[in-house]
Amino acid sequence: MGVRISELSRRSGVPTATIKYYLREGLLPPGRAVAATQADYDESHLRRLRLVRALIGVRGLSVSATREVLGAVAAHAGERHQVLGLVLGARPVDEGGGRQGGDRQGGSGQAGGEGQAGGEGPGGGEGPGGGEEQAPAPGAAEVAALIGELGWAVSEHAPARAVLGETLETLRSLGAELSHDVLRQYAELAERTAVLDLDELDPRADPLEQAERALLRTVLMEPALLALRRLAQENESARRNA
Amino acid sequence: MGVRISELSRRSGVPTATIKYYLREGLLPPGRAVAATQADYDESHLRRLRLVRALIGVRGLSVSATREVLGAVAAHAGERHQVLGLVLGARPVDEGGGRQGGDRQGGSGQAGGEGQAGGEGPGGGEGPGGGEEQAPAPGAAEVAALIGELGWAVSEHAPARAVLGETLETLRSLGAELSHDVLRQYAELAERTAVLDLDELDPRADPLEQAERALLRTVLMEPALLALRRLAQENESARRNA
DNA sequence: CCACATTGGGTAGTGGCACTATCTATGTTA
DNA sequence: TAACATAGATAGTGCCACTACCCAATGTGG
Repeated sequence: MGVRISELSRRSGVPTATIKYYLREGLLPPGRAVAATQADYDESHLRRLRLVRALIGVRGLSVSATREVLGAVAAHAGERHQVLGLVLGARPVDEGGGRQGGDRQGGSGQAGGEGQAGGEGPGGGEGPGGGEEQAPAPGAAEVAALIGELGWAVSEHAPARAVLGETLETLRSLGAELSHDVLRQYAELAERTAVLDLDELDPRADPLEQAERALLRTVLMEPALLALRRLAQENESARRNA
Repeated sequence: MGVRISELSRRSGVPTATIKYYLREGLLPPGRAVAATQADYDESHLRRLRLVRALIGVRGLSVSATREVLGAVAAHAGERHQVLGLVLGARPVDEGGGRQGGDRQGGSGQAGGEGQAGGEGPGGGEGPGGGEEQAPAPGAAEVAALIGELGWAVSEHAPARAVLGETLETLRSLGAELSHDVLRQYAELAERTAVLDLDELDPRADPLEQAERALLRTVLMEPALLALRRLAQENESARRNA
């Protein structure tokens, strides 16, 4: 019924040392300890291992982000409400500067307290005087407005809100601000994409397995969507300058 | 006319040591050397510096990926054909395994030669015959078919092709294969997104500046698009289980 | 029953990366 | 001229994803 770690390694292509590392990091549940130096791993471990590899290698998540995502999925696996988008911060939620990319990075905090430049740019106009230190959230208001306008029901503290707000804010500070109207159009396209995403989630047997599938379709799909967009951009660009 | 490095640092919020590092790495063009220990930096340097910070900090690109993207933009800045999507691999194009995420990562290549597990999965049925050791590209055929079907005009060796193919292949190997039809629907949404992207590119004065703006709108926009999708997913999920 | 490769578990080491600190020989400026 | 800032070069830091080693306990074959 169970295989040993070396078999798991051979079947997945992942070195045993790395598997042990993932075990230690909690990305993989421990095998059934049949003895002090023997543990059994089953198909679910293999599946999980491949999933982990894909999240880390293909999507580029960090080990800690992967652990969080996996944990969140497990926690919500049983719920009728498959709020996957909610948990998939896919980005270390570190309060404060909100640094780093969806994958990893690291870097010790920003520079000083000033955080990411951003404001103070050309137009300026940002906090006139009291920047204070309690900056609530960059661009949060605009995001909230958008969500309200579209009538979306999303958690007040969904990480994606912050990511979106921060990005819009940065775009603005660099003089490439998006008009509210254009932003809404992007949001509508995102809405259609989400519909597609969820259509593909057929109710399967095992809830955990289904949750993992959903994870695949959402997180792992991200590089593919970005790639599609780049291809589409190239095509559109060619069309316009035909 | 020019400011010194400390001024650049103060205006951007980036420590001088880091600016020097970027200079060394070629992310920032050197200032006009007015003396052995004095160089002048102008507005373009400040703009570039902020752009770099955004690409690295918000989008999460690695320094080397940033350098490549910037270089590609500069190279194509003058061309009538703003093929930005083409150059924006946003992913180290390392032939072979195609590892790592859009940002960084690193990791020494995969494990052994076996590469990323992948095949051998459940269904299997991949390559009709050959396979051999000269694997041309995973999922390349499917991607080519899609592109042909949509009538897109994209370069034969656009990095995005490989990224897409690899992701689809991984999805397949994990048992979450996308039907060709669904994939096409995603592609159509990507097409609309691309139209929006390009609509926003107004012809500005300086070609380099315009190229940088385009970069902002394409690369920097990525986290925002993914965030929008996650929010939309949450909303859609809530709607369905209302 | 026993040599012996394998395992689980733990600890230390490696290489890459994005910075960051220091140092020196200038240069500027009060 | 003295205090102070630079450019440029080199070394160091902290984090991360692994990877190598070590050890005692096993299971396995002969």
